Amino acid sequence: MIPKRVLHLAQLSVVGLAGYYIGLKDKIFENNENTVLLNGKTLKSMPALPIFGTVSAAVPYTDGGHVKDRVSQIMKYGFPGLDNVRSYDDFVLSYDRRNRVPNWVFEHITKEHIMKNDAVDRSKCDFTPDESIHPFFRSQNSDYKGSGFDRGHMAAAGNHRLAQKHVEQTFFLTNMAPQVGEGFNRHAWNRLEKHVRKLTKVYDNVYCCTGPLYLPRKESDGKMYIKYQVIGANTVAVPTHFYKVVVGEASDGSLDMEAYVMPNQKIPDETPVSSYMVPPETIEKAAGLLFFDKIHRSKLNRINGKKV
DNA sequence: TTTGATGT
Repeated sequence: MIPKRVLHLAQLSVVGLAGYYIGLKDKIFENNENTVLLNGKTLKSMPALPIFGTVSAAVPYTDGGHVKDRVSQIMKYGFPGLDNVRSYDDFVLSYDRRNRVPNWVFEHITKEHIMKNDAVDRSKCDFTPDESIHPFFRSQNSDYKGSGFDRGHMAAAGNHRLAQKHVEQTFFLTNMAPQVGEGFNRHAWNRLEKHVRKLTKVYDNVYCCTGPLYLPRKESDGKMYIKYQVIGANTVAVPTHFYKVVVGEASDGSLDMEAYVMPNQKIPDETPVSSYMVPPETIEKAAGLLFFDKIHRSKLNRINGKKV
């Protein structure tokens, strides 16, 4: 099953190259709509420039530097892409305006982030539209209602238990994508999220990038197509798959990487998460993103449990 | 336990 999926991903790279030039043109003519949400405050970035400077070096925002420090910490090993970046208190994401779901969501997780905390109550949280997104591109709760799909967290609520505010921010709809509930979000995908949390028992720091994929499939005419459902008045995309690329940083600074792709469908309970491991490169090609590109290869010990 | 939707 995995080799077939890898084949599909490999065939994507040709499409990806064609898309690159279009993307470049768009970048040049991009208007000044890029904004960054920092600690609930909306900032305007410089027009026609990548958002990177706004969230790393020259942040026109002061609160003692804590927000900037946290973003640098979460994004220590590089931004996968720079489209419509939003920085929340405990995670960072890039929003896909066309599909009304994230491109990627980045988290930095430690033991402390997932500890039991009586001050944090998930049941008090509400799914909330993010008004920093232009209304044309914003998803609403009504899009999901009656669709049959869950509002699935990309940054999991259970990874952000340091403060009530942190867990509440994971309920922004910018952090959601439509997921099959029974057998996927509530089961197999949840098991993968728990597996990532357990990595904090082994590693001091865990860096986790999560997002959707839209993978091509051969249709009945024998040709390859990317086909996905859209839901609601805002036509929110239902991804065909979801990925996680995870890096564990040991106390000596050495790094291990794991990468997973799971189909957005009911998955048998007995399926081990390890059976969804894929080479990280296949996700990068399919998503059009580069994960952890600031990591020195010499520091990377294992990928998917194998020495590199 | 954590992941959610739905009905009163």
